Amino acid sequence: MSKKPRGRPRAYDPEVALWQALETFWANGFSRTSLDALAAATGMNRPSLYAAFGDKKSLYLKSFDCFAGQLHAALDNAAHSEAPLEATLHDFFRNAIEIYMSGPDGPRGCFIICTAPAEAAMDADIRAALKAALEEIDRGLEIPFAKAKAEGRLPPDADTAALARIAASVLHSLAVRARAGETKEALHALARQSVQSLC
Amino acid sequence: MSKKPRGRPRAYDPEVALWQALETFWANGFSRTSLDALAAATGMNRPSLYAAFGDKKSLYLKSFDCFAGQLHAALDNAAHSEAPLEATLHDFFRNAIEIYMSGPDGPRGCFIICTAPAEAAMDADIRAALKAALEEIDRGLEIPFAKAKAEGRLPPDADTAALARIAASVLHSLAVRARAGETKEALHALARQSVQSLC
DNA sequence: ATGATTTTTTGCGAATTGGTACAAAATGTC
DNA sequence: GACATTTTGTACCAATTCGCAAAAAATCAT
Repeated sequence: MSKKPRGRPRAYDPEVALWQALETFWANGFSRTSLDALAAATGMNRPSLYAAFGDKKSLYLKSFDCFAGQLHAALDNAAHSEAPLEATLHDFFRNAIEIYMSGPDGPRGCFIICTAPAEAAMDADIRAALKAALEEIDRGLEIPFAKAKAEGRLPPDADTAALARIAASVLHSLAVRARAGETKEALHALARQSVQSLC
Repeated sequence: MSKKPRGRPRAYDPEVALWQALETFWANGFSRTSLDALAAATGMNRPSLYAAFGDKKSLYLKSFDCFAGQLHAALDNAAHSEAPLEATLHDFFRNAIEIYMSGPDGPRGCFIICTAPAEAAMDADIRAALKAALEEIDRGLEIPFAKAKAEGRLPPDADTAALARIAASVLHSLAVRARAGETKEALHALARQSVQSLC
């Protein structure tokens, strides 16, 4: 454990600074976020930002991974749920909606779905990160379906991968709808009806 | 019909210039697209661009409306289809996938879903345009479901509005997935399975 | 204390941004 | 041909962009 790094101590906590940068990208998207805005949000100045996280895109990708970590935890939670399939999915969606509707300046939707696609067409790195995140959602959501099928709570010929991809699609849509300003009630209704339709 | 506008004739066709601007925004998103790029794409110079379409955001919103017009036509087509519900939906998705996978520099997904959300959180005008477009999709897709229900091809207690919103969610997801680089086959499979699940 | 080491701070700089003023060019009208 | 009218082209502006160099500050080791 490095206790005394020997030089001038850092004036910031890398973890909270990264989260503050993430919030800035989340609200404004990648291209619209300037290094000045990131410096203001983190309380760091540009050279320190650069030294700590590399250039702007590198910082965005680190923020992306940070958010993807949260997503991974939520999927893991759903995968290990002991509750029946419907309840598991519903909890998962409810948690997602809670995050999508949060934010100091109004609903922000999903960091990944709402900020990465704009850049993905012309930026291969961001496209690859987006693709990997989508695949993780698809794979993560399949587990609860597969468990339900194994327990006989779904027809034996149910295509769990396909059901998971449809559930993931609803998640993507919830992300966009939240950012567009749909009400929380409308989002919950969509989640409820899609769960009903899939189980 | 104004035949002779009296001054120096325009060197561009406003309709094709608008479409060229749309293509530039489509590939790069709003914030990453510069006026120089728009001028190069349209073959106009900046002052002419400005005179013809107003400032950058105004041009983006006009491009948005242009794309929304195409979307409206596709929805209208689905609404007036004489084919059974499954075929109508499948044709609609197939057409969407064709557009999402097109593009000179690789798949671009949907102009609306892939470029507007990034700006929507901080820009009320773009958010409103996005919201309106999402609502039009929801409402447009409900018509085929309602017709099927009226013809007894769906259970009498089917919630057609809910089914339409789920179908719309799959459309949104197809847009993002295409831009992330999923294969055309994977997109068609998702479309097919969702139609199967909804009908 | 002195020096090594790491971070912060200040300030720069080359490039790009969105937007505009103004003159030159191309047309119709008289 | 002379003039009014509209668009184009050149040039410019102030502001912002990302990135970095170099000095100043804060700590540890000796």
